[in-house]
Amino acid sequence: MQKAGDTAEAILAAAELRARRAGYRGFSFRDLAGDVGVKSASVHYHFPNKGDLAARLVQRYRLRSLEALGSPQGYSARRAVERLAALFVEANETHDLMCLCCLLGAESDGLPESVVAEVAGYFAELCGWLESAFGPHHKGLSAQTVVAALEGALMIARTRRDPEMLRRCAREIAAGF
Amino acid sequence: MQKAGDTAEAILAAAELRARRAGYRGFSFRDLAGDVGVKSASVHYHFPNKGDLAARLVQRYRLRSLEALGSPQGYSARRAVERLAALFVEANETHDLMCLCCLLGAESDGLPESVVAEVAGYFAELCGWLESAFGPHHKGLSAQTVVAALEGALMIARTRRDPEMLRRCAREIAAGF
DNA sequence: CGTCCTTTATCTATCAATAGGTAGGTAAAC
DNA sequence: GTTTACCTACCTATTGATAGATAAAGGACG
Repeated sequence: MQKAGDTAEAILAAAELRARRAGYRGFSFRDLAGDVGVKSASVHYHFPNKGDLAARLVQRYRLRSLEALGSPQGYSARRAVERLAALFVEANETHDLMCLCCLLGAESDGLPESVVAEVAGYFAELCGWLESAFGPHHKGLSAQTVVAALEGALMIARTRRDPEMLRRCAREIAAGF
Repeated sequence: MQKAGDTAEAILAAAELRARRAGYRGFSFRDLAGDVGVKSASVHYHFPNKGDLAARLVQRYRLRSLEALGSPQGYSARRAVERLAALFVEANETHDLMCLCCLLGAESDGLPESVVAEVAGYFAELCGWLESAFGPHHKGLSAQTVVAALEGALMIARTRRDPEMLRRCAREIAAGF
């Protein structure tokens, strides 16, 4: 027997890797079981159905992303944008992965409502974080537009296999503040 | 027997509807056959395999998009951005559909190379169209960033079911020119 | 201490549904 | 008589999900 929570965590890690490359329909219970080294029935033991699994996955991703950003306190608007953009560049160049929520958001039409709600929450939180740094007398692009541009740029840069494109977009957006 | 090209066209139309909601893995030969009113073997007759079908789908989408945009001649930079943005708003509000290439681009890691190449070509063409209107002495956001922001904004607006969000982003971006 | 019961985590085995794809036949059109 | 466009009928693989067995671990109690 595994230590409590250990297998569940390993399953989520494997699911994140696969979902960030191929989306919700891009991984199966058997895939994850194979990655972790158990049988698919054991994956169902930890996550009764796929919607549950995906919703938990996004929740975990949200928490980790906001933790990585840290407190927006003391950031200038420009530094805040640079900080957020660095996360997208890191995903692309260090991990070679999409943003989980970009993939799931794009196919949100056919996803369980619980998953869509988590994804929408992720975008709201990123915007909220930026807005905290922007303050009330903000000039320039809104937080929503900055987040949208970074998500779109990551998606296009990966499609074209051109990491520099994302960096250029990030620099350009930050330069406007 | 159907008129030549008629069934193939109907299959592509059905595939586009499904792909723009659920992505590459979100439609099957049987789905399309059911939509069109033939058997799945007939879909294979027109499109031997799924990669072929998707590549043709994107090609068709590219041509139609550029045709809809028309010539960039005589557009100011601002008007060109507004024209492009209008296409995204129309997709969202009139057709209630994602951009095909945003969905396929997001999951491009697991797609046939021929499909990815077509999707990358789409983004290159949108940027090229904008750059023609921007001219050589351009100031402000680059064409790539504008396209990225519109793709991202469409994706987020649909996830949140907030069409106004896309309109706001579009207005904001156009206002910078 | 030893026995009993419950919980946890895994397994084997299986299900009906669906996937992409193929072989071979048929009937109309050119 | 060849080509076009469809059909029936199938194949193998995979999907999400379930039932039921098993083995280990942890308390509770006499």
